[in-house]
Amino acid sequence: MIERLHLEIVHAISEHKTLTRAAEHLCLTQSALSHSIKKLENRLGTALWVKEGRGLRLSPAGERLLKLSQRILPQLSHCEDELMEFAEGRRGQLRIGMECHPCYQWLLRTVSPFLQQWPDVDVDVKQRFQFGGLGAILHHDIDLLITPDPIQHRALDYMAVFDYELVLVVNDEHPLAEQNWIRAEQLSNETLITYPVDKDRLDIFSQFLAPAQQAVKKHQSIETTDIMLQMVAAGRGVTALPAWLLEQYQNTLPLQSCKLGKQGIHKHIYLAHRKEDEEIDYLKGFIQQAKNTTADIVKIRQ
Amino acid sequence: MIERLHLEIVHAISEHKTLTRAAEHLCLTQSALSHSIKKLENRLGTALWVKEGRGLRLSPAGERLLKLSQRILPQLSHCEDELMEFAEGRRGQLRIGMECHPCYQWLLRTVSPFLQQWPDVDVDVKQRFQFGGLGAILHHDIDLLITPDPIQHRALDYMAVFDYELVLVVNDEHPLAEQNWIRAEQLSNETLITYPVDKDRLDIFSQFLAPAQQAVKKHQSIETTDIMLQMVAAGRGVTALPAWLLEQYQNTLPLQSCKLGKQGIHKHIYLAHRKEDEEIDYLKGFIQQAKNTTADIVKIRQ
DNA sequence: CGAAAAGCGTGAATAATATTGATATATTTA
DNA sequence: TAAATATATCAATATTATTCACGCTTTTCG
Repeated sequence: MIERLHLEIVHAISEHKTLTRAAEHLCLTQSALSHSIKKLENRLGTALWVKEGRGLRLSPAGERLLKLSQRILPQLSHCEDELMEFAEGRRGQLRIGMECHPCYQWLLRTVSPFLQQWPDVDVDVKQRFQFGGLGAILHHDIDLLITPDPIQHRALDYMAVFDYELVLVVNDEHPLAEQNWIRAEQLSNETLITYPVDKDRLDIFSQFLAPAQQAVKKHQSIETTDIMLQMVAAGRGVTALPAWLLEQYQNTLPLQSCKLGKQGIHKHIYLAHRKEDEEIDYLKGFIQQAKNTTADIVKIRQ
Repeated sequence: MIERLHLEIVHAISEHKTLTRAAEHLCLTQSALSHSIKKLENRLGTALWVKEGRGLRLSPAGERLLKLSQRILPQLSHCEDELMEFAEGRRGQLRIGMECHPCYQWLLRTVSPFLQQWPDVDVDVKQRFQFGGLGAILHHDIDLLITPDPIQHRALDYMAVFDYELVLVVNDEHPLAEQNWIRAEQLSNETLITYPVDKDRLDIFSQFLAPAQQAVKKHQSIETTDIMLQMVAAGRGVTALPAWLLEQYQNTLPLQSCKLGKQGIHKHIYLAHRKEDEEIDYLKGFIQQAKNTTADIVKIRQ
C-alpha cells in the first residue's frame, strides 16, 4: 500500500517545500505528483498534507509518514549500494573448508593479503562438516575446500596448491636427531604432540603408525604451532609437521627432522571450487593469491 | 529501484519455499512473480536466487535483500496501522496552549479522563508562545487554546468553558479574613504568593494592584497549588486563586477568602480551536470532556 | 524405467496504472 | 488589480504489470 515512491515523495516535498520543485527533483511533472498524492490519501483515508496559502503543510499523519521515510529510505539505498557491489563481484562471502590441518599456517598466509585486496568479502573458515568436505562444497555450505583427496566430481574443479613432505620434528639432543629416516617402532617410547583433531585426520597416525600397528607412549594435543615447537625444543616430545613449516623455525629453535619411513610421507594439497563459481572475481582472486603464497613458500625452501 | 513489492516477494518466497506457493499468497500468478524477479535481477545486475533442483535457493545477494525485507516490511505495515488510526480519528496529537495559569487544575481534571477515552491521542501542554496564544493556534503550533481573551478571528471558534471569580486567599487568623472585600492598598504590607509566571499574566497584578498603582511587600512564587495553600494556611503569605479551586481546600485547611475590590474580579475562560479542525473526533471528545469537567465543578460549588 | 507431477522460464496479448499536457482555481506579491 | 506562483483536475497517452499458454527440467512414484 505504502510504496517506496510515496516515501520518496514525502521526503522530497518536505525538502523542497513545494510540489512543483519536488516534482523536478523526482523527475516527474507537478501533475503526476499531485495525482500520486491524492491517490495515496484516498487509499489511506486521511489527508497527508493540508493546503496552506498556495503551499502545503504536513498533517500529523503526514509527519508520521515522513518519519518512516527518513528511517527507511537510507536503508533502501544503502542496500542498493551493497547489491551493486555484489553485482560487480566486489562483495561476497568466501567460506573455506579445511580437511588438512597442517595447512592452516599456509591458509593464514593466503587469507591475510586476500582480505587486504578484497575488503568487502567476508571470509569464514570451517573445519567440521556433517557430510564431509565434498558434501559440504556440493551442498553450498562452503565455497572452497582445501583437501588432500581430490575426488573427481563433474561439478568441481581441483587445483594442486602445493606438495610437501610430512617430517618428524625432534630436538637437537634427541637420539633420533641423528637418523635420516625412522620406522614406526622407533616412536613407541615417545610423547607425540599434534594439533587437537581426530586421529584419523592426522597423517602421522593414519599413514605411519596405524599401518605398522604401532602406538606412541603418550599423545598430547596443542593448538598452536609455536607452542608445539617450543615443547619439542624443550625435549618434552616430538611432532610431525610439513617440512617447509619446520624450516622457518630451525633458525631460532634447536630442532631437527627426519623422514617418516624410508620414502617419507609426501602429501599433495588441492584447492577445490564449484565449476559454476568459476566466474566469481574474488574467488579467482583467492586462487591467484593461493598460487602466490605457494611460490613464496617454495622460495623460502630454496 | 528496490520496491516494496520486491521485498514482499523475497519474504514470501523465503517463507513458502517455492515460487508457485509464494505467488498464491501474494495473489499473483507464478508467471507474474517470475517476471518480476527476472526484471529485478536484471536491474540489479546480480542473481538473487539460483536454481536448485526444481526449486530456488537464495544467493548471497538475495540473503542480503531478505535481511532488508525483514527489517523494513514490519515497519511499513506498522505505519499503515497507525495511519489507519489517524484515518479513523482515533490517533492524533492534541497540543494544548494555556494562557490562564489558574486553570491548570481544571485542565488536569479534563485531560485525565480524556486520556482514558482516547488512548492513542498524544496530549501535550504548552505554556510559552513566541507570538502569543493566538499566533500559536493560527500557526498550528497548538491545537487548542485555553484563554481569558476570546479575540475573534474568522479561523477560530471559541467556547466559554467556565466563569470564576478570582479571590484573595488568607489564613483564618489573618486580619483580612473578616473582610468581605478589600482594596489594593490593604495588600501593601503582605507577602503575595503566586505561580511562577510573568506579572502581566497574573490578574492580581494586572487587574487589581496595577490599576491602583499599588505593590505588595514581597512577591514569592511557588509552582504547586498544594504547597502554595499550605504556606498561606501557615500564615506565611496570601494568594489569589479561583474561588472554586479554594473551596476544595477549605475543608482541610484553615483558609478564608475575600473579594478583590467591591465587585470582585470575574474571569471568563474560553477554549479556542480552529474551525477547520471541527470534524476531528478526538477534538470534539476533548471539548465534550471539558464541558463535563465544568459541570462537575459547578456541582462542587453548590 | 518411464510416465506423471511439481517447479520455473518465456513471449505475446491484455489489463492496470502512472504520467502527461492543457487548463482551472486559489493565493500571494507588487 | 494584474502578474506570479502554486495546487487540482480532466482526458489522453505511455508505461508497466499481469495473465495465459506453453516449454523445459527435475523429482516422485508405480
